[in-house]
Amino acid sequence: MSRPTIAGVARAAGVSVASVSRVLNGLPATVEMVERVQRAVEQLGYVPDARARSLKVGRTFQLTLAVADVGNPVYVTMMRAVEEVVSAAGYRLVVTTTGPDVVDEVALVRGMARGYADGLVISPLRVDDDLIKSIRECDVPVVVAGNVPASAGVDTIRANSPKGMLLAVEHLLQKGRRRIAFVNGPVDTVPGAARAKGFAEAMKANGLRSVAEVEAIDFTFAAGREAARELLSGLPRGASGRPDAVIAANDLLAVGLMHELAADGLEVPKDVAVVGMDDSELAEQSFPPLTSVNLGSAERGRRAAELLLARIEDDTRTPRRIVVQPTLSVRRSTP
Amino acid sequence: MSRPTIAGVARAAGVSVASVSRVLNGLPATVEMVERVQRAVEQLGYVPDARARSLKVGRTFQLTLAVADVGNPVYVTMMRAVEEVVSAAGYRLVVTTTGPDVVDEVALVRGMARGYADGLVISPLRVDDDLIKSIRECDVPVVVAGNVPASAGVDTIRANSPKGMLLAVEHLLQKGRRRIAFVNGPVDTVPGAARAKGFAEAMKANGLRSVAEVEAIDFTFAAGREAARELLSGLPRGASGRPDAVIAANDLLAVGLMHELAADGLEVPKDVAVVGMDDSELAEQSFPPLTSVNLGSAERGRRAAELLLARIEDDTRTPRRIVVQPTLSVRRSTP
DNA sequence: ATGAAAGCGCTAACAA
DNA sequence: TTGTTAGCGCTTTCAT
Repeated sequence: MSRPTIAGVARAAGVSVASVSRVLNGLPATVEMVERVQRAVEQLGYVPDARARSLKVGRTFQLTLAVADVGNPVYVTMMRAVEEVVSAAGYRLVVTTTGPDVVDEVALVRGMARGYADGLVISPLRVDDDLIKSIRECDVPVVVAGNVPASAGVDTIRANSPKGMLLAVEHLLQKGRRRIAFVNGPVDTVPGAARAKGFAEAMKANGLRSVAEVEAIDFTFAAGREAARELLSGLPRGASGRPDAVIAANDLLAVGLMHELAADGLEVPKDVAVVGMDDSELAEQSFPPLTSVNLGSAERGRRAAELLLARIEDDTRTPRRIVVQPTLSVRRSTP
Repeated sequence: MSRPTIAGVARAAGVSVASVSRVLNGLPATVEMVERVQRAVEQLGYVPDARARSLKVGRTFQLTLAVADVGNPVYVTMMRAVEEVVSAAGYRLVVTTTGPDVVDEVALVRGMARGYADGLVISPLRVDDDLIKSIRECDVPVVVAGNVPASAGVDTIRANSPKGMLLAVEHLLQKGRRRIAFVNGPVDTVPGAARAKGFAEAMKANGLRSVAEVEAIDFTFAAGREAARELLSGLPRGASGRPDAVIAANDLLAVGLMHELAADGLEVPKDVAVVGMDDSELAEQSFPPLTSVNLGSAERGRRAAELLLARIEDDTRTPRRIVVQPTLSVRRSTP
């Protein structure tokens, strides 16, 4: 026996399909009607078809969150926050992974026009004109958790990387570290570019010059190790040429770095202090626990979800651009 | 201007909607027809509506993966593997989180009947009769990545925890550790129960008695720390009463444990060796890198996806129950 | 090869 | 309050 439809329920209950629909949607009906319908529903094990419903009402009550890499713990934090807001509003959240390529992001955004979901929160790693264009043309509301130009005319919610860098640099300075190196992710990404700029500014503002800078090929643990090896091998062996602190562009890179420091016989924080960014779960799980710049991923997730819900309600709102301020979570990787 | 429909394209191209549909689906048509349709599609920026299509053809070309906790790195591995298989087969993968409660799992499985996706891979933490019933009654194919009774009559693909435990215990034994303790997750979960049983058997098979056993309230880092505190506080302070090795039921618990060991001034692996389970990315990221039982999460993910695709093709196949064999990834947390 | 039309399962006018 | 009915956008017979 195949799945029962609303027509089957109507037949079983001896009422019209419209009445079944009404009862199911809580619209006014006599107690007797409600009872008959519910009995029939129960008996047949009827479950309304979401596709048919959404085809009719034009809404799926699903929202999509697209992230670049599920393995990056910063997205876990964000996901949790988005999930909370979204489910409280009666939506299901589905998560999809885009990978590091902008073409996949564009394909995803374009695909949203097919009606998979009522809205999208996307945290793009790389942004180009194609992506912005696809977002603008997207039939469903999109909010960007990241940095796109104001001219894109889209709701965005982003971190303040420069401010975060300042926090990191000044914390290190205050701890007496002045020979600071930097492990960034790819500078052709949005966060990579922002952090490069932020680092340069923060150093300059404090009259410092960086001891060394390397760029990992992506924001992963493995890339962090690789970059750290490059960093360490490029340095004179003597202690005087070495950095006494390293800032990493995210926690995964920082943890990768710490492994290489240990492999080189360097102790954290005694010989080298390390500061990560994102303040993800990994920061407290790492050993030693990692001092990390909290870029507000939970708040960004929460507010992105709120922005999306608001725009679904009212598509004429003028786009908002929210910036979340960073804080510093000090742990034992800095003295 | 609202989204163009197939009718709009037909009008613009001066052909019938049937012809548009045919061209879009690659069915035979004259070159001229194909050209006219494609021009109209291009011009209007037409994108077919997946909801309407799936209502008609009865398929969404979406598959769902449901996991209990996105913060558990074992699911990252599994997700990646599932994603690979599924997207190669032309499906989109959507990931949803159920949380630790079985009622949420049941709700999810029931909800699948609404037609959100063509199939489901679920890795349930807790299993009860309701869940099994909902899986059996589910209108779309479900494969369980985990352990449910054969009587459930459902495709399953599971790890061999007892064998994994044996690997762990014998490795420790071989390294000269005999005073072994165990940090498990909740025993009312499927993995928790399996690991408790496996640990008991493995110890018995080697003529060993466990020094101590604790049960964390869930499979998280925080719970691991908590459980480890309990473990350590229940032990005599003298070295002779202390375990010289601890096995943890997953990597998160193991890392939590290592933090508490360090807080107690105990060195890993010198004073205490630690073995985790899952061999997730966290195992290599932790410090020291964690020896971990590889329960084949990538392979389980891959084969679960394959099983699901096969069942979508042919729903009459007799259910398969695949067991993936474990291996041990030795790292520096054991001597 | 192409077009007309039925209908997937549901909701929302509109009528009664 | 309840029933009848027209679609939502698409695919797929069945004619032509």
